[in-house]
Amino acid sequence: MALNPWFGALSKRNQRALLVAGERLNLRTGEMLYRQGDAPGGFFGVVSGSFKVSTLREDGREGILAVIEAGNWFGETSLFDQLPRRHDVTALASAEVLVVGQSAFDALMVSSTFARAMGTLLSTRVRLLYGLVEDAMLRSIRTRVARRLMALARGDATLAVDCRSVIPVSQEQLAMMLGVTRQTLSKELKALEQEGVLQVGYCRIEIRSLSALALRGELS
Amino acid sequence: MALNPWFGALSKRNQRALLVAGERLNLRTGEMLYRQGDAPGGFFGVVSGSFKVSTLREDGREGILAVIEAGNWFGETSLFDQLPRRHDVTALASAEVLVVGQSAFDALMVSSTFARAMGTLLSTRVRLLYGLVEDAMLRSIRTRVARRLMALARGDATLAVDCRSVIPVSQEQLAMMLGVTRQTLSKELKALEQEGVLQVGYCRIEIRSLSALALRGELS
DNA sequence: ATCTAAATGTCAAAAATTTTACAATCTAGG
DNA sequence: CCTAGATTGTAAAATTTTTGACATTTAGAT
Repeated sequence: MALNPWFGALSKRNQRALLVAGERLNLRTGEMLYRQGDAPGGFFGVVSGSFKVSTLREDGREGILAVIEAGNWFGETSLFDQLPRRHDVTALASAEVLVVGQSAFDALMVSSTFARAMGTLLSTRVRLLYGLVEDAMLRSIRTRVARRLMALARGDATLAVDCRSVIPVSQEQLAMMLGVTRQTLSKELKALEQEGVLQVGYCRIEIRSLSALALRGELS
Repeated sequence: MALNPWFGALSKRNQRALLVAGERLNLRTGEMLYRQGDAPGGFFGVVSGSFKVSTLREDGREGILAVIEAGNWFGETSLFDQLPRRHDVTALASAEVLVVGQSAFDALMVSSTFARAMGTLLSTRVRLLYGLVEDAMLRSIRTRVARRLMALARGDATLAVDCRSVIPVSQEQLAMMLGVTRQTLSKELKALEQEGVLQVGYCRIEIRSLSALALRGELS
């Protein structure tokens, strides 16, 4: 938890306040934390496990918008604007979260250092989302694959510097994150494998050369 | 300015503080307020005129991410995270903006009501961006055209209820906002015109039936 | 060790989108 | 009024992506 850059940058006082305000909640794999349309209320910190943020397409298929790993905090938007949840959030593995309710959150927001920190959290989210919009709107699929793999390697929502080299994800899931079909993604992965950038396995993608991947995520 | 929902919801005290803190700045058509890579600093309120938020594609073409009209406030992200500007912002017509600098902004943020309002502003931005991501990732072009026209009709960033029925935009620009070619967009517009939803003119699109358009923006 | 459901590989046809190209139309400005 | 530049209409070819359809491989359970 303390490894998360945002949480780590909070004052000790605010850190403690958040941890004290949060109620622990356990979820099993596949269990949903909330769904599209649910009433607002709840700022969440992932203690262990991970979640996917997804939405249903009109054609019934699922689009995965983000993967949230341990250490990250999310769900604040509804606490500010009181509007219903926009997405489904589902545990990808058995998980534990801290739940900070609306009233506890409001109490914390009286502290101007905490309020400022929330502004920072929201700002990083805005930047991430702009990145996603640009990716989807105006980058080639090859570039998007590279960028998404980089994001997954460093734990998506976090902006941590450390990087895992093996990403445990099925091609089906990765395709959902990119909004393309599995076949199209497969072709791109094969090409990247041919170039020695990746090593594709069963439910797992290994990054052989992070620099080469980064290069491919920048241009074209 | 007071017509903007966010600004209107601020306390009179905060409204006045913002207006006092802002320096006036005038821009001519086509002049840039800031560019990608610029140093942070500056929260902006549009007094008159309008701006486009854009980014350069690798192929040299331009992608328009948003249009900001009079009454809206923007640019806060860089003030929170101190990171460089991510986009280009250009005046679409001769415009006047209020510029609130970093130090003035920091002073305002001490007020917890103001800080909370900033959280709300960021939250609406997050929601809008999620909408854009979903549009680009998993909706058909027809649906996206309908949704974008609705957004333009109500002034994009604002969430105002009132609606203009004539949107002064060229097909080229609208195509840039959607990340498709003009020819593809043209086909969709023609189809919507055929169905009596729109009336397409020279640099102008008129909405004939808002309800029909809304319907088309919901499904498929 | 074997079985089974999930995941991946591959291909061809169909559909959608971009590219390329040029004609027609509109509007502001001289 | 009339021209130049910008905008729109249109269409065929090229490219990309999706659809649909199977065969094959893998990991985990029995």
